[in-house]
Amino acid sequence: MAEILRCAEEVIEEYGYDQAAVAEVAKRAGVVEGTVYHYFETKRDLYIAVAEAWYRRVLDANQPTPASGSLYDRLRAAIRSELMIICESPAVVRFILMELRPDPAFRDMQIFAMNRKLTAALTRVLKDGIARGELVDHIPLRAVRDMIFGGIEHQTWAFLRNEGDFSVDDATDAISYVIYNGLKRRPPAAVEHSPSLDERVETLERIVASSLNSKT
Amino acid sequence: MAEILRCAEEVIEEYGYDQAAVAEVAKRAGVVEGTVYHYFETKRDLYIAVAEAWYRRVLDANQPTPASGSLYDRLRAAIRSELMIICESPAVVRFILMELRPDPAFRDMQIFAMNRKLTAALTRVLKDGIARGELVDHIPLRAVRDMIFGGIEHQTWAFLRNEGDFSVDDATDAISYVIYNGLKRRPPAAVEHSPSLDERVETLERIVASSLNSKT
Amino acid sequence: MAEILRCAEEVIEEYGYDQAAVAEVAKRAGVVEGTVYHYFETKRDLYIAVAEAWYRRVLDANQPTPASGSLYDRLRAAIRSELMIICESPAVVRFILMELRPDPAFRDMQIFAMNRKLTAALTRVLKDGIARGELVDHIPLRAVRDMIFGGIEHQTWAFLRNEGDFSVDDATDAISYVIYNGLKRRPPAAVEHSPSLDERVETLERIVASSLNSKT
Amino acid sequence: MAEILRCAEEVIEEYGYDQAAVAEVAKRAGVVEGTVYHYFETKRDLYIAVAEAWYRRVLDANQPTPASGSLYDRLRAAIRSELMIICESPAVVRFILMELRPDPAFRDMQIFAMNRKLTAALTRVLKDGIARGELVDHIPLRAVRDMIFGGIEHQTWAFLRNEGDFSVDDATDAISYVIYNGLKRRPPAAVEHSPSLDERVETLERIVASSLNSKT
DNA sequence: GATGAATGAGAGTTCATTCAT
DNA sequence: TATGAATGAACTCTCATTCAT
Repeated sequence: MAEILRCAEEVIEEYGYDQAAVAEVAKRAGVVEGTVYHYFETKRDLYIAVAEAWYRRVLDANQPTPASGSLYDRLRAAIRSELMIICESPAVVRFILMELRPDPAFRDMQIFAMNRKLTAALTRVLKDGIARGELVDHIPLRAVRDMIFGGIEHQTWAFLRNEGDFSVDDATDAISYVIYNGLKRRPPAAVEHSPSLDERVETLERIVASSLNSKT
Repeated sequence: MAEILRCAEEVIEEYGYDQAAVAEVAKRAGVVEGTVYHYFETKRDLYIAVAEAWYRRVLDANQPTPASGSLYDRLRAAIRSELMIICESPAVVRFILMELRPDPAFRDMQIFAMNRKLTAALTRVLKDGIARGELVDHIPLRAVRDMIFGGIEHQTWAFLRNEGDFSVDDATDAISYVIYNGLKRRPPAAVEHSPSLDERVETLERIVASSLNSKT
Repeated sequence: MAEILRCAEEVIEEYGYDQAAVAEVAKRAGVVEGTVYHYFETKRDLYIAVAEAWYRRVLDANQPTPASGSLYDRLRAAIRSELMIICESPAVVRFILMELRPDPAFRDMQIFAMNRKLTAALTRVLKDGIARGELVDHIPLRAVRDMIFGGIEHQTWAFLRNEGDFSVDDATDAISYVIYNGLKRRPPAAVEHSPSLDERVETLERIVASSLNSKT
Repeated sequence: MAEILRCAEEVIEEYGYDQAAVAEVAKRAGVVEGTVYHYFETKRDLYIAVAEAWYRRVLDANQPTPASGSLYDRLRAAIRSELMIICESPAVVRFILMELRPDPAFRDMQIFAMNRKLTAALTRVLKDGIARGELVDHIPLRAVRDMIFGGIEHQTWAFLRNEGDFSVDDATDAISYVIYNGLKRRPPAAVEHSPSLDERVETLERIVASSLNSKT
């Protein structure tokens, strides 16, 4: 049975859930299709079990992000961790997101709790940052998580399709930088549109800087 | 034929490309499958035609983002525009991204050029911001676009699946805010220590003074 | 209509009768399928017309084998003529043989008479040879024709499939030689099994010959 | 499964490979199409299996042509053997010749070896005859085989279509006679003038005489 | 004469699932 | 506990043919 799960994971990563044929799983596991259905009622159940096993493994291996250190470092660590996980098994994650999450019963599934635990680190860091006043509180956490996940996913696809290279660290850097700075609390003027004194000085500085550059 | 295209778009939005059976399209259009194949050589070709028609419609309707105004406003307008478009037909966008883009011949397809035109606004704003020094230049544009698109997509799915509410304006606000501030150029110390107004004015005075000196 | 016939011939030669789609013919002729059916009741009728036109052309172009000269030369000329014709349009010939000939009405078709005319040369030469006593009369003409046609066809396939090279002249030589000598009348002993004096001498000759060869 | 193979053979013999629908096979075997695809990946694979089973059966049943006896008898036996085989299952043979042989991988298929074994007898007899000098060596073996096969095939078709009668023995006689005599080595003058017994004995005497001289 | 849209039957193939053993 | 044969519905695609205009 463990073998079936192992092969099923292999197959879903290669083909995606829709194209992941039970027959292929059986063949690789060296059993017949009937055997798979002996253990799992449906194809869906099989892959739920795969996802659960995967989560269990990942949760065990994943040491929690340190609660100390600068907020930026902690955020970066959390994002890096997510990225590595998704990057390793994007099809499983996608299966959960696309096939399981819409299920009305999703919130009652083990997977839901496990998924929570996995994303908890990131959520905690963000909430903590907001609580301490280091991050703004007017952006819905959900939107932030979507940008992070969505950004990771899009980059992962391209990578899986051999379009361009992909570095976990570069991706982590880019996402962490944008999210952290994007959420960092600053004098409210930062986003106002009649320039504040600060902004006016900033503009000045830029001009001077570029002016100096052009002279050399 | 227009009817077939209309129904095909309906079907792909409901089921996604993989599950969008030609039989269903035919049924809705009130014709037999053979008729669909009379007009379109393959299922893929049918949906390429759908995508092209959709793009054409969207490009016509979409008034260009204003080139003037603050960078933030322009970025926000571009993001809003993308968001509304994707939000209306996420399956078509996903079809292009997942089925067409990996095709080696993608760059020679009409769709490629159309897609370019549509995403050009956003790219232009970002490049402009970088050129003017208002945005940092060390984050790959591709990563930024992935965060925006990915973020939009993730929010869109949830909405389509009737999970929670969704407001185009709220989503636009959240994404725009994070991206703009996340990319905004600031004194390098930004993360560690931000120089006081006093310090900055002092620096300015020194520079201006020396600048004047060098002119004599 | 002439254009349709021209294209139909092209198509049948490329794909064979079964795979020769009416749509493809229409496309090449620059008309729609309906137009083809305007002129020809069925696909079969279309290709019968093709075959008839082809026969007419071939019969016109094909100057009759000379009635003079040695029997061998005349036979060779007839075979060469057949070979060249089949070789040029094997699919049309095959269509007639496989689709038309089994038809109970075949003998009433124009094609039947035309086909007769075309194979008449060969038949005439053979009959003539038999009548003059130069060829044996105990082999059914039909069997001989089958060997010639079958042999030509088999060689033609291989050629069309790019298996090995093919020379019309070599094929003509081989077939003509075997058929002529195979049918040539000789002292009845030739095919008996207790060796005749002739055969015994022949054997002797061969042995002496090979013995001489081995000495050099 | 054996039943499926049996019915498939039946169907291909009735319709030929192209028209041999899997649905028809399934119907006759009393199963659904899916069942056929449970055992055979594709229609082609199904008929390859049919061909292999058929070859196996034929090879078992076919006692080898005797290596002794006159060349004519051996050739006749080989031809008769081929004729009977093709005559029983011409569609299978045609399938191999037309669908399988052009496949670049043909030479690696089981069928290739089996086919070899079956045609080996004929080839061996011909080569042997050539080696012993009883048959001429200037006609390509391939051309000879094509005449034999092609001739058999043409006669077979006609028979299967109930055109005229057909006797295995008559066909064997005709083909064997023509091929044997057609290839039989004779004094080069054969076609123009055949030396009399007197002339030949004279020649022999001269040779023997000089041969004796050279030995002293 | 010619169009071209539409048909309908059938092809090969896939696959989750069932069930007697 | 496991087998593996069998199912049946769905899928993409093909094509000869029809018919109102």
